[in-house]
Amino acid sequence: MPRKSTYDTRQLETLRRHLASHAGRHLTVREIGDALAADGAPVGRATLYRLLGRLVGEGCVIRHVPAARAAACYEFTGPDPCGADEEPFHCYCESCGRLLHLHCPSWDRLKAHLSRAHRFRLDPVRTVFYGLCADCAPKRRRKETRP
Amino acid sequence: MPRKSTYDTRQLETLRRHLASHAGRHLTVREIGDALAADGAPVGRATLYRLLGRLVGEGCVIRHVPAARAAACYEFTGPDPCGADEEPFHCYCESCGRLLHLHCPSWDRLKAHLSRAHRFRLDPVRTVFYGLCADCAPKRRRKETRP
DNA sequence: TTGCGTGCAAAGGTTTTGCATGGCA
DNA sequence: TGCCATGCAAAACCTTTGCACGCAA
Repeated sequence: MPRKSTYDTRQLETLRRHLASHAGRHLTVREIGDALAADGAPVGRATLYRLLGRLVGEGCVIRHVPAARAAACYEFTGPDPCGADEEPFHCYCESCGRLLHLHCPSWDRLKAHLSRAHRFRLDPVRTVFYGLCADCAPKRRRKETRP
Repeated sequence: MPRKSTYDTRQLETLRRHLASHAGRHLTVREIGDALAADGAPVGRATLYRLLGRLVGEGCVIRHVPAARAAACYEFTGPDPCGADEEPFHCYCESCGRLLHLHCPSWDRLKAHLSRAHRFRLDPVRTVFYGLCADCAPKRRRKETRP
């Protein structure tokens, strides 16, 4: 029996609206919780984790883990990210911690190449490029050294 | 004064040998610790973290964080990955959990493109492509469903 | 001998889980 | 009314840090 098994609760709707109004930004669970509480519609942290996990499973939210001990970042991508012709790819700056969204035709070509030549089906919403952004790259030409 | 500031300790040598003998595999800190203890050369977990962090900084070990609460995976790549003309890139299969090493000229072209067109300096040892490998892609055409 | 390296334990953070209660259908 | 969802608190987990001791140089 294909039970939907999801209720339309106030918390879910609140989270959906907040994510949609912040599309293109990556937010931590703490940031989301604080923002919702400030808006007068608080949602418990455990509930946020459960709802976000469900939305990730539905494919309309991506989860990005910047580092081991750091908090995961969630980002709204829309109800059907796979249908878009030109989706952005994500670049995470290891210096300032920003998550950049870049649009480029090379992205689609890379996915096609990986699929054809290497038989690897790339997951575009989970793959993140690590490196240094334009602002931080000039400052860190060499490996950081402890004084 | 360019002090080396690294002692050649038994723990460092033990870890280096273990990683080298398991090149191409990604190991968690717990797995490494258990294996070393079973071999009769135990190394404390805190020391493992410190040593691995140093090796990552030296560039001969990569660190990969598969998920939020999951343990980070470490993998030996060689003493000088940056010197090689054609370094491998890493593809993590979300289904079977294997970390594939692929060699491809497109990799260098992608790095050059990101640098020139987007001014993003890609970190090759930290970037991992997520997706499905050749073995798992045919089995998982659609999203997984909980029975 | 000097000072870094090590190990134990505790802290620090995020994420998950148990259980009683509340709200959707 | 039935059952899922919520929220609080506590647990579980990985990782880092403080401090005393040991060992390399």
